[in-house]
Amino acid sequence: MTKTRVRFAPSPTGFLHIGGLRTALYNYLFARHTGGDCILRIEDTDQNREVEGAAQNLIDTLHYMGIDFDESPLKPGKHGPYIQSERLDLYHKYANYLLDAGHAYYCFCSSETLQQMREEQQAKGEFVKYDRRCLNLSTAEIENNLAAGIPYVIRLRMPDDRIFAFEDEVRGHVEMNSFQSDDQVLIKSDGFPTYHLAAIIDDHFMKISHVIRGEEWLSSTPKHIWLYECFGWEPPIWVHLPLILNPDRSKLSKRMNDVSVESYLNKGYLKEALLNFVALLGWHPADDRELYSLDELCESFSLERVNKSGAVFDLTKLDWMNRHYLRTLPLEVIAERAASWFQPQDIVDQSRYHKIIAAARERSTLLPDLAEYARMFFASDPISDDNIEIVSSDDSRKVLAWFKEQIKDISAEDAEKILEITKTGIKELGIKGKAFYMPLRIALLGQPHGPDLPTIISILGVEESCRRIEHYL
RNA sequence: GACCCCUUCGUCUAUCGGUAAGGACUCAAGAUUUUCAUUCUUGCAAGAGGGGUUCGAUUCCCCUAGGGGUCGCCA
Repeated sequence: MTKTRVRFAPSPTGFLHIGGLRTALYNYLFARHTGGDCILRIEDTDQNREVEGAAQNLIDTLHYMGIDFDESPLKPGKHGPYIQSERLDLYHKYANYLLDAGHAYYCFCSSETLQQMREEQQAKGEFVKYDRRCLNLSTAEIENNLAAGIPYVIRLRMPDDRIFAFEDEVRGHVEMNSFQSDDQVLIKSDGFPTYHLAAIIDDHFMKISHVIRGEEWLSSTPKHIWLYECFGWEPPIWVHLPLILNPDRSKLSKRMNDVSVESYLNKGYLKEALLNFVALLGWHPADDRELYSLDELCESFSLERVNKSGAVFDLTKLDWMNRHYLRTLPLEVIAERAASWFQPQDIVDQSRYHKIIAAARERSTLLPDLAEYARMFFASDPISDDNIEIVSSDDSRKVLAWFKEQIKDISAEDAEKILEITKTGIKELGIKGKAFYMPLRIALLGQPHGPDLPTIISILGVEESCRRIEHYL
């Protein structure tokens, strides 16, 4: 079998979104799993929608996520260029071939004409498609129009009544009648190709073996197959992925959701969680395993286990996964990624900062939660009246005074000693554990919840601990 | 509207004709814990409907319904 080659081919019209990430990921996983190549191709054929800097942003985000390509605009291979706007000559060459072979024709209809035509068809309840009024233009007419500089497009001439059948790796046998397929525009009036022409030509010359893309492309596949036939090329294996859905089960969209990968990263989701989560949206291993690193995914992934039906993008499970990775990734990694949410002065003392992260990660979902949790160690937020009441009772003061005396000369790192002190404290003062810990926690942290005492003191240090206690004496 | 795709707990899913339909998230209850968080246990919760085929269907076929996608000089 020849080497598998797949591609992720986004158009630079905005940020990478969740659906794009999943498509890129599956392409990547399939390539890695089969020892093939994964290619990144930029499809910038729509001059109007192109967003400045979007291509670079896409590349950066993908790279950050750990999805790397064997060939890309930044890492050209033998089949470049990898940006479609740099391949215009190629598209024209093959458009001309189609024209000569009678598989394509010039169309001089203006957009107004087209719009009117569609409205009429719609009014009559007809299937809306190009009525081919330019199909039978004489050579002379075409020459004249061309000479007169009338804007034109080149359309593909679809067969009239033909069943296009193909085997889709995830959907199995699919059939569609060509009368549903419009005479697709191949070359636009600005001279740029449409997706349909450019992708087929590129996929062929880049030797793509599997086209792995979203289900929204399923219905245009007959056009693509026809194009392959016209050129006499071998089509790739088709793989149409189920869509990722909004909670209302419509196609995941910006309108309803935040869908850019960057926005999730900015909210403090970890790439490991995002990748793991998105991998499971449409693919599932044979067993019950749910936690996968990128490498493990590469090992386990297979097209056979890709699902057919769409999957709702559900934040609660993503949150759970993020909590998992927040707790299990190396501490230094979490500390580093969380740093931007902290005040610069708060992370100067790295050892202390790490202790704080260690305590906070057990109780957080997102990266910024870490900083929020850490406030108790830095800031002096106002204390609630209830808490002041608790901490200023006579009994509480007794605890505070006694405890301060006990710890003032010990090492903040001596957890065992601190534990021992608390035990004797409860015994000596003859009180319940709660009456012992509550006032201490309020005095030390400003509120009754938080890590265990040894951890608090280790973070605060003996001096600061005593100072905070004294405040309430 | 036409065509195509899809249909198991609220969500992600397992099941390759024979299961008490399993797991995970969420939620609830309980246990553990000085608090918070963790952890553990238990529980709630599903085969869209109707026909077939079969000794036996969630699984295969058909119909219906529902949902989605596509119908651009956007990808």
